Amino acid sequence: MIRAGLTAERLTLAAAELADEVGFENLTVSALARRFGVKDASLYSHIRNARDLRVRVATLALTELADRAAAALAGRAGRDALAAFADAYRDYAKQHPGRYAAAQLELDPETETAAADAARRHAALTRAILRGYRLVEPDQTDAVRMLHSTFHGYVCLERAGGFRHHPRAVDDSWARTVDAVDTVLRNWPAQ
Amino acid sequence: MIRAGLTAERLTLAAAELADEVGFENLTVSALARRFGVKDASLYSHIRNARDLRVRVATLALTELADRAAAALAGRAGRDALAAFADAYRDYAKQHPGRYAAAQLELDPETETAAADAARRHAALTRAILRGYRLVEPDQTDAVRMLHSTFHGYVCLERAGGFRHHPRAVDDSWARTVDAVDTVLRNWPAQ
DNA sequence: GGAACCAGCCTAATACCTCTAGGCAGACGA
DNA sequence: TCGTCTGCCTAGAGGTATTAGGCTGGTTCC
Repeated sequence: MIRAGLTAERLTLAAAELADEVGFENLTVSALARRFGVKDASLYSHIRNARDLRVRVATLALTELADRAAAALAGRAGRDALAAFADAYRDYAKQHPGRYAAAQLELDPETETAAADAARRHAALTRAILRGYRLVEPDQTDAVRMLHSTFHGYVCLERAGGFRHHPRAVDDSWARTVDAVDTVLRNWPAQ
Repeated sequence: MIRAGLTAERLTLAAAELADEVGFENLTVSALARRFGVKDASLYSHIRNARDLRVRVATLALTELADRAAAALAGRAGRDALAAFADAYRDYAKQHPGRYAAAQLELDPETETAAADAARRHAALTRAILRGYRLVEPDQTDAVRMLHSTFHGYVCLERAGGFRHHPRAVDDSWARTVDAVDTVLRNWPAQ
């Protein structure tokens, strides 16, 4: 019998690709086993269960997202950094819709520490952008939350088709949205 | 045999309640049938399939959301209207997490017209808020998209636990986020 | 009052997915 | 060369989605 050479890592990567193709909600253990030409039960030596598989994909996505954000921010500051970060974020979501959806999985920081670490790293990068805007706590945290909300909300609504009812180009609205975030960070309202 | 008195409307309402209790992703035809004490197959006289059930819940949610938004906006303008709208939005998401998740379902405007109508109504209300800020096209559309993205993103991340890593009160950040949106609408960046 | 109809629920059956228990065979260290 | 361990298997239980077809009690209409 020729072995498929399964490992948790290979399974996770294949699951991420599968999720990008068919949607994260259609990522199943069965479909993944089919892709490797093995029986469903074989996967359970490498992953604990279906939830575990999804968490692994989420962790991968959060890590990749943080990597891209880090690369985008390298050598940039202020408005430039913000725009590069924003585009990296949105591009990733467009290229990897399944992984991006995975990143929105509700995670338990207690047990799913690897995912929590990646999320923390991403948050730290967001905070780095704000250095150029000279915001101090608690404004900085509020701004991080607003910035992340706006970017996430945009790609989320775009993906769900929320912007299809109007002819205005989605890319143009995105550019203006990033502009708007820059504007508000430079004029952050006083308490 | 005592009949359960099923109708599509009763099923939809019960499904919405069920989704609020157990989460939209755990809304199943089986669980709904169990709640009415009937067999799964019995529901298929009233709903087409599981997808149809979910779309019905999404339509209900979008309608309720538009109703709440309309009530919040009545007699208000400018910053006041924005804050009332924002709070109505977030409160609905907190009270009805399952329905709110349903509202994010990817809908096909061609076939799922009732849901599309509700979404359009909600968008029109958002646009009404912007009248106080005197934005003209295409800025208005860009602003609608940004505003909706920010609010949706915030409740989405809050629900997924994205703000749990930091002690800053989530309600306070929310208030500042609404402030920030008001600020940017008043200082909308020129092209 | 009875016939015919229909709405509302049922049983039965298929198919897919998740997950556990236990088995076998090839690779690999002693 | 002999365990042993890893990696995959078979078997099977249990949940969900969905279709086909059947029974029954209430309604309608002569």
